[in-house]
Amino acid sequence: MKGPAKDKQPMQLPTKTEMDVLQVLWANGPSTVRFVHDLLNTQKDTVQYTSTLKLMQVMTEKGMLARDESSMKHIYRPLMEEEKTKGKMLGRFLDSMYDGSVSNLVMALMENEKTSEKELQVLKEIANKLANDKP
Amino acid sequence: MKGPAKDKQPMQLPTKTEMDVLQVLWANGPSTVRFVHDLLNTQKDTVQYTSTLKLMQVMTEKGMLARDESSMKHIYRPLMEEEKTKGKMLGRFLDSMYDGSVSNLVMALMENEKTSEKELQVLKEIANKLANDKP
DNA sequence: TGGAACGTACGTTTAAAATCGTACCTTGGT
DNA sequence: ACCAAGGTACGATTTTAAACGTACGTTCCA
Repeated sequence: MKGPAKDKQPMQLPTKTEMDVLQVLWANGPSTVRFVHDLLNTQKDTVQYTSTLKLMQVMTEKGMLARDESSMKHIYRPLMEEEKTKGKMLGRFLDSMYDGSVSNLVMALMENEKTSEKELQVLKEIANKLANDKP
Repeated sequence: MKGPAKDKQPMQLPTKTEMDVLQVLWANGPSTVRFVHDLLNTQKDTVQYTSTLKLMQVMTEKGMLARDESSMKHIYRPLMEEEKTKGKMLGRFLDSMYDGSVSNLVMALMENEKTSEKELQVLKEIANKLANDKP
């Protein structure tokens, strides 16, 4: 006989829209669909409420979210840790885009686009601070 | 009347697999499908040759690649600039993941995961160099 | 006390990404 | 001359993300 289905998949990474939902939950704590939806659709490209609902339900099935159904208005909370998840996403991005090289990435950050002078300043400070603090 | 269809779309960003192809072309110059395919399928998750072929044909339709058909073995070359494309991708990633904050990203780079000691060193150097070089 | 207002459930649809298989062309070697 | 090896063309399929619409349940207040 077969035991209870063990759906302990390696916990896939979130897609773009899923990440948007997670960001809201991480930033604001456990929330209702309504809250997330409204926050995500203040202006542009608004989307139907049920789309957000469905998305969050699917995410729950995937094991990304959990929900408290005790009240009528279900409360969703993230099951993925923010730091850990973002770390993985960053790693993947790094590999795919900059051959896994952090310095290549930072190079790009500095040479290209929208990195402000202030950002550069911060970059430098952080780098120095870290070089000193760490044994 | 309507003029000839102007399919001058804003040049969409590449998907994950499309990016893989572009990376090969950027790194090695104009190449055949065979070359790209072999390079991309040295080991794991290998994929059928025709899949790569089709992918690159679609990319050509999208205007991401151009090809020289004079020879029997078509030579594909990227129509998107590496720096520019990566810059856009980075910007999108930054917005979606770190609220557009470069310092947040660098923070994450340093605190998390696989950034090696050497990387940190490089980070610091780059930061300093840039602070000096730039007026 | 009844009906807006607000929720959830869920099957379906749309669109795109990704992969594959089969048919067909070209060329070099024997 | 022929055929195997290695290309390309292209329709078709599979998979996944993303978004809807409809049905239905609960609440609350005029």
